[in-house]
Amino acid sequence: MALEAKYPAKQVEDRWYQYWMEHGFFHSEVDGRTPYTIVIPPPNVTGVLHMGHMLNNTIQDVLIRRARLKGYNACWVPGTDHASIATEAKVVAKLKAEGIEKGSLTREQFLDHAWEWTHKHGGIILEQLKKLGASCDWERTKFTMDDALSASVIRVFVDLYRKGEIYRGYRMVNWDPQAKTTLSDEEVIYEERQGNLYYLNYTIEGDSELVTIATTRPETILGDTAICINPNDERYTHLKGKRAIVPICNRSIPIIEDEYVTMEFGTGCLKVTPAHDENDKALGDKHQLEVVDIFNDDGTLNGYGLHYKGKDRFEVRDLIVEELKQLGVVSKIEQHLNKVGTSERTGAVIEPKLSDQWFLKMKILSQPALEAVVNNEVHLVPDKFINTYRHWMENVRDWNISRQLWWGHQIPAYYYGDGKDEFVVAETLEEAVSLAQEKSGNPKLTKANLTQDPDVLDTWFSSWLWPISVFNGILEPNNKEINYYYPTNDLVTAPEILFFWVARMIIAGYEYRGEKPFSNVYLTGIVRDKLRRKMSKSLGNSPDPIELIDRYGADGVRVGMLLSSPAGNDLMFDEDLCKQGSGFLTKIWNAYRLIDGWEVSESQEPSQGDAIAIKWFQNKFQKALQEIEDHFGKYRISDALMTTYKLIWDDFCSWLLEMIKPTYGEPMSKSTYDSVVSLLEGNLKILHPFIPFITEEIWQHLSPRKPNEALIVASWPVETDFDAEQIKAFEFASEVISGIRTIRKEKNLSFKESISLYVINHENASKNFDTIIQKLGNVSEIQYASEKLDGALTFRVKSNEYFIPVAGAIDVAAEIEKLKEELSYTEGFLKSVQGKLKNERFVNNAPEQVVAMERQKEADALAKIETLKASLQGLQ
RNA sequence: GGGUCAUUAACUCAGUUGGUUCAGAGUGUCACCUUGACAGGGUGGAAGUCACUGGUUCGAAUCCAGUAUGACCCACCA
Repeated sequence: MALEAKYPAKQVEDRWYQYWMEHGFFHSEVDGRTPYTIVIPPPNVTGVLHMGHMLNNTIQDVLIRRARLKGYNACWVPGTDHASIATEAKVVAKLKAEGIEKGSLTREQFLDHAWEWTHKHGGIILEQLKKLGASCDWERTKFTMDDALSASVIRVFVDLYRKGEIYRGYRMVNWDPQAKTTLSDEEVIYEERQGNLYYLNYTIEGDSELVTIATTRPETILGDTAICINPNDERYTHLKGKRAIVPICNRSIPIIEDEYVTMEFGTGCLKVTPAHDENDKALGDKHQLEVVDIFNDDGTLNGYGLHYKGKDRFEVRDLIVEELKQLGVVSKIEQHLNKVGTSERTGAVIEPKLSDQWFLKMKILSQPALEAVVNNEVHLVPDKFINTYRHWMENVRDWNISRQLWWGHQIPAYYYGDGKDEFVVAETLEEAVSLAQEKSGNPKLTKANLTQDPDVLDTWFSSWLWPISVFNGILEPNNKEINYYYPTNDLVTAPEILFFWVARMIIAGYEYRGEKPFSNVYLTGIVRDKLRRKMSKSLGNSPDPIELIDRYGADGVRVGMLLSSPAGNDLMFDEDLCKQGSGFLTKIWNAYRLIDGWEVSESQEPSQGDAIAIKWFQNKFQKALQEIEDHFGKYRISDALMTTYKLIWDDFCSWLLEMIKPTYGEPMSKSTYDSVVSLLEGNLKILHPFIPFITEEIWQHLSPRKPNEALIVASWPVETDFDAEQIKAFEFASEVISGIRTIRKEKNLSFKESISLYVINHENASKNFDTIIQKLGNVSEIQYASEKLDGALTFRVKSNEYFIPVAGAIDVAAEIEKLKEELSYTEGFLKSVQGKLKNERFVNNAPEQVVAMERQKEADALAKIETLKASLQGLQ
């Protein structure tokens, strides 16, 4: 049955994915082979696939499929992340839409809703990955809130607490008033915003004098507990030891001195609000100032806000400025650009807030992880990220790991007394009871007396264990899986989460395995549109990946993603790339159709050029194979693809198939056919990691295969030496063919008209390819001549001269012109070469090889000039 | 404010430890061809002062310094 001219991606892809699944080709078990392991960066459980995932997972699949073909025990562990804050925010929003407030639910009720939501949306993104062709071991799918993974998180918390690495502290933290939780420093994004700098007059107590301070946050004056001046500031010497009156609330506050104040900024006079600014907190601690917190958890003002109580902080800002103006307190307002911290998740402006939180000490833990990257034991690709990484690790601060949320791993701390200071940390409630009894000296304490800390842990406190916990390496540190699969090989992820996740995984790896979690980290770039804008929902510039797959086939989209995406560089995505991708599929498909359509005959002798053409492609294939290996070794995946692309399109399709194509209507020799099929099979193998579906389809079409002979589990082509000389000789021949084509074109000689070719063979470069030159140039005969042929069209390749006798018009003048041009060029070239060779310093300093090369060039040029001159003379 | 990286053809990018008088590729573009695999094709062109200015060197896209532009990361100046 004849194949369609268009490759039917849609029908093919689902079928093969099904087939691979049925035969368990994605599944990995511990065995005697060398493992090759990747753990997926777990997407948010309720997320949907976006272009970033497409890029990232395409790369992972390329790596894993390649490893599988190369005979490794390839294991790609998939899974999802519970994404505490993101998921909780979605569930809250969904409930709100149904008229249910989170506050009206108990923790258990809320969690029921959250689980329901998770189960409903949880599988979507993984199903989408299957469409892409991702060959994950689905039997190993994990979720960060699976029982075993949760237990791992709790055990690690308890362990770190007992080691003294985790502590509870009253600190200034980042507060998200919308999500009503704290955030780690990494979850705060600073944005530049145009704001104002307000100059406000405070009166000095018992004096008619005023002091002017500058602030960007006038609403916080109600929380002021001091004014600070620089002790060296002579302008304010007279204020030392005095007190000032806060406008509106008329509180009396001290004027303190500290060199922290920059005299040049504003008025050199600073209002101090220890509850709402980290620096002010430091000042407050130093000078034992009162702390007045004026905000509620949702960012509205509390009782200290007086008549502003209950109003939002930003509304109050405007209102209070009006009131201050009326009171005559505002002396001026300047425009001021400041950096505002916002929540990575909700976008809300972060409020620095003092509260009791759990922290992980980072300084000592991070030491081995820092060294690992600096020493290249964990290799970052591209390595420009090493500096960034080092800088972060050297300045790392303690990690706030508690969140005031319900969705996540609840902190295993149990309070047994009235205060927050009486608590124990334990893996189970039972254990907590006995510990509490011991610690309190009260043997009568029961479960009922214990209250578990309501907070949950930061999401990243579970994902930092991912490469270990997916193999259950925390709970059973010596199980055979963790011992076999860990450390994993490659991690493919976005640089945005280098600190959130990658760095912390390395830390956890050394702490809990004494070993790195992975050897290489491939950092992808951001997928942008062709205007270089980041793809985002709000801009609406992000194509739906699944629609793209429908349109171009998963293989086509994969090629599109990989065509131009060097590690660490942003990818300017354009749908045309997918078009090019699916164009490539069509090309391959049609090459296969051609081969498939050949009539093969046992009795047909191979044509003269067949053997040499096949030999040539074998060499070319080996050369490409070597280049591909080299590219992969450097994680230059788009280069590896491009090398493959050109090998198939140019060398295989445009040259080889044309060389061995039988004359129309004639059958093809069996032996040539077999060779071509075997070459095609080699091509399919190296193509498979990039475009798994079409290659499996063709592979299975070529001959009936048993399941264990599927392409996905075939073996990578064996690397052998290749004959570079033969490749060079072919290049020479291809230049001759080009020469013929150019002349045909210039003189409007149809390909159908055959021609004769005469050669003055100064170098015997391509004689082996003569039959091929004849075929592809439609040359009836090639004759070796010793003298030039008059009245013929000519061209030269290197120092060989070629003549095509053509009846009729030869434009002598044009020929002369052409020759003259070439002569003058060659003479110029010679001059420059000789100039170099005459330069003693060049001859003495340059490496021998380089000098020898120049001498060779000189000789070549001289020979060529002679030929050109002779030709010219002949014409004139 | 500190740091990192980039700047090569219309676009996206290569260019290995300095060594060709054409600085390459893919895409696009132009001309022509094309009814026996493929118009999602073929052939052949055109297209670049390698951001700028200096320096080192026999020789610089490549090394050094500075300038400009852009991107990203980090940082508590109200």
